[in-house]
Amino acid sequence: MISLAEENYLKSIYHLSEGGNKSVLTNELAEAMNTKAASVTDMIKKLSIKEFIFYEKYYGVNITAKGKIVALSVIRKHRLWETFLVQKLGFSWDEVHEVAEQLEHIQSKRLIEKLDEFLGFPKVDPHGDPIPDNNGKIKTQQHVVLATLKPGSDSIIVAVKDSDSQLLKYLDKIGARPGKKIKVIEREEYDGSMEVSIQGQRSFISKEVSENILVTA
Amino acid sequence: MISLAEENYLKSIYHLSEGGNKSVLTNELAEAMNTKAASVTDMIKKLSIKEFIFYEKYYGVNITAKGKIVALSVIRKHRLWETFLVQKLGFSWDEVHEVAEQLEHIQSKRLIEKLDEFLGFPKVDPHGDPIPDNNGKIKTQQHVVLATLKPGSDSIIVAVKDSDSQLLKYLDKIGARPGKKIKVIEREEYDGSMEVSIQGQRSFISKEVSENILVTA
DNA sequence: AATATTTTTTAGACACGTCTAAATTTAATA
DNA sequence: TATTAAATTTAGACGTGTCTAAAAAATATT
Repeated sequence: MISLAEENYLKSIYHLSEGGNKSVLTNELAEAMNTKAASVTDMIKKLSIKEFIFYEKYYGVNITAKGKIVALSVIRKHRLWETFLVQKLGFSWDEVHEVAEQLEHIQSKRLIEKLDEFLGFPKVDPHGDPIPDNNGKIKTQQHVVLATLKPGSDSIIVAVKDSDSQLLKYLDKIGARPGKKIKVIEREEYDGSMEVSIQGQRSFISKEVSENILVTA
Repeated sequence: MISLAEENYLKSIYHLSEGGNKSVLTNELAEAMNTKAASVTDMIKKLSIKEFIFYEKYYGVNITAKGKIVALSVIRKHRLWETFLVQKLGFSWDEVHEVAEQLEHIQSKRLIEKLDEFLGFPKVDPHGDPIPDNNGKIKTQQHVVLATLKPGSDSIIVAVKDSDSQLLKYLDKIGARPGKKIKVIEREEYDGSMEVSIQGQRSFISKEVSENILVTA
């Protein structure tokens, strides 16, 4: 059996490693998990013994295929629940993350299959993030962070960071939702801020905000 | 904060005490919680310090008003989730108990309010058990166990035991669902078994089964 | 290359919830 | 009522996941 804490570590490792493409350092993980480096070391030893990750002392961890399956299953559940909360229960997209953090740990294959069906087999969650399928396959979206676009660029918002409620409220206000067209009007070199137009609505956004919006390449 | 284990103990104490009307003994609780008496003693000390129960050594525990609120909140969540699983996701009533045992611990007031609304503010769950309201008020149904009825008695099934999947499958087969009319045809004195008619369908049921069916008085 | 700094790990501790075995208390029986 | 039996509690332990403080290793700096 896999514990709640283990699931959360694996999910975090998966995200920090960008889907298993790079190794993750102890301090990064400690930061992300809101815990201390010593606790991380303890946990990664356990995950390593169970072969969910490959761990070499002082050199960080890499998620294994076995670990990836667990991580993707948790991510699938998280995103399906977020979709449920928004589409069926009428939550706004900035309210769902924390509840989904709890719901993602419910253990029942049947529940997730039924939920998926009930929602009409959605491909992305309310923030535009792709939902892994039942076999742990995930469509890696061809995207780019808005911050890197040059003035004049036209593109479509694909996804936004889901975990920051403040940010989501703000994005909602300026109309920045997945699927919307966005055009970069101007970009200040010294602080990376930019003026954008989203369906005719102009807004000035900071570099930080522009780094949390993913758009088509 | 209240832990998952504490919530489960309080729920069990509430049920075993029949809503707080009698005290619960250590061994009863150990049996119900599938644990050892020593573990129960440890836990009831904690619950007692937190004033969820009143505990006198060697004489069992009584749930306090404060404890009842917690227990009823968990029961409310459990029954709303069961209703959701059956009505919205198409689970059969014998499949929902275990999943609801997990879902009942999700912490989010808003979630439960929204779920309640989504389900159309149901008054009973799929097994006929009443759903406590938001303030912890529960309609104590005026019912009686089928086993006590005399031959010739006519009544309506109000509720059935929800936690035994085997039993529920069987009840489903003989058509014993809440709302259905049931008539006692005959009753064997020596083993308490009876012949009943549920909407014209005759069945012989054991004493054990008849003790898990509640009917109108 | 030697020293200083940062990162990571180890050692030892603690809260939670559980356990077994032994001691204590209550209830039952002779 | 004295003894036996049953129920309950205490004592001491363990696994999980966390922590702080100290030690060790890797990296950066002079």
